[in-house]
Amino acid sequence: MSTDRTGGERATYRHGDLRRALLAAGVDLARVGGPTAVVLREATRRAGVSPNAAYRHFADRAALLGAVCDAAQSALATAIEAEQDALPAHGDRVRDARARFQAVGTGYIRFARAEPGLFRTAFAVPDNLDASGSAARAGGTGRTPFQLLADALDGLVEAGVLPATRRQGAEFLAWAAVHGLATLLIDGPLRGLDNDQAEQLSQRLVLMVNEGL
Amino acid sequence: MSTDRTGGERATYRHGDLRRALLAAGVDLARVGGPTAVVLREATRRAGVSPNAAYRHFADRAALLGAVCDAAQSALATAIEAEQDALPAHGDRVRDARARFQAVGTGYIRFARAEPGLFRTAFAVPDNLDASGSAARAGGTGRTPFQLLADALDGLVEAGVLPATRRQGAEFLAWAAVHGLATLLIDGPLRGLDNDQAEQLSQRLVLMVNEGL
DNA sequence: CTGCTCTTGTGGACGGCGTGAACAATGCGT
DNA sequence: ACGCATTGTTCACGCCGTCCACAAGAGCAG
Repeated sequence: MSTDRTGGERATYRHGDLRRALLAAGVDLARVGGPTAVVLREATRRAGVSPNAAYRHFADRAALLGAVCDAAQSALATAIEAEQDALPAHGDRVRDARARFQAVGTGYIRFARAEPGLFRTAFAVPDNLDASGSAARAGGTGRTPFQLLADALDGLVEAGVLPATRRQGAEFLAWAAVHGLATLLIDGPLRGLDNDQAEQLSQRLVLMVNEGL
Repeated sequence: MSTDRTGGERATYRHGDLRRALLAAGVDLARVGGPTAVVLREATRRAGVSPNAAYRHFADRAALLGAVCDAAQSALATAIEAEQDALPAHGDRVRDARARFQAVGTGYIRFARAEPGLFRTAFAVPDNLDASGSAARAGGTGRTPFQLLADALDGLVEAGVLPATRRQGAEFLAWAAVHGLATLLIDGPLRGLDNDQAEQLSQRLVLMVNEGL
């Protein structure tokens, strides 16, 4: 243990794990204030280091924000996985496939409401299809939110619920609906709905998607 | 005409219509760079005025951004109205109601792709249900985007397409889906889709909503 | 152990931002 | 014509991201 820290003061000249510390600080900032709150100088302050030290580990503020964004996506993936893991897994195949699919949506929306700052940050950096599958954004099972959704849709096809002809592009329709509701609930006019109303609306939305895909 | 402006220099001490000038500058900035680009100092620069002059017309940057946001919402409403006006209006009632409903969605998404900066700005300020109906956000017919959607849904009910029992809350489901797809298309993984693909996906989404509501 | 070099953190500086306070020019009502 | 409320200016502050030159330590070669 070379980074002997007593009281918050740093004994060694080197920090030891500054990159991780900055990232952690960034995530904390994002949690509280969303993407705009991840401020380089504040992150360094929390790490007990001078502002410019950050530039040894991140090219600029955007790079730090990007790393925080990946972490947020990863947290989202973990939340979805947890939702799926909590499912009683012994019904018939059709029922199970549907449940796993729904769990993606409800996990997504619950995460958005539970961690709005992190959720907003997860989508603060314009991404492309490659980034949507980046390992840095994965949860415990190594799958990103996007991939978890794709898996669930594949499950629907295998169970015969979703015609294979409609499978292509279905992730975008489902994603759009769920993501849209999430943003309406945290930043839009639906902010301030209580938990029951939000849950009910999410339920309805997921059913709508299931019905209309 | 007391504000005699020759060449860009201001002849009179007073500007004449600074508020409008700042708002116009703000809208321009938003159009190009989205909400974060509407910078108070830059707006005053474009209006040919010192930075603090803005504070005579807007409480702070947030107030200016709010005004720009309202303008953007208004532009969105106008785009939707234009989409609806372009509809051939002589089919049967069911067909017409469906078409008017679809036009809301396609107008919404087309606007998002045509004016991404403005679109992002339109939703940059967390709003509530009151703000969604504010007159400042209305288009030519005096209706906000949200109200246009509600009208279209009412039309579906009247035409017997949508059961009245499912009418309540339907605007949020439809809005969520359309808004979600719009954001996916301009900031998300679907950025870079060409026009045909985007149109096709929008079409599918609106059908999905129609089907599943 | 000595000394060199690469890495990582520091200090100072610059320009840009939002914003507050004091001041000045102006146009309007009396 | 005068006084006053309005509107624009100037100066100043603290915050931000970022560049540059420098220093402190770590690790390796001899």
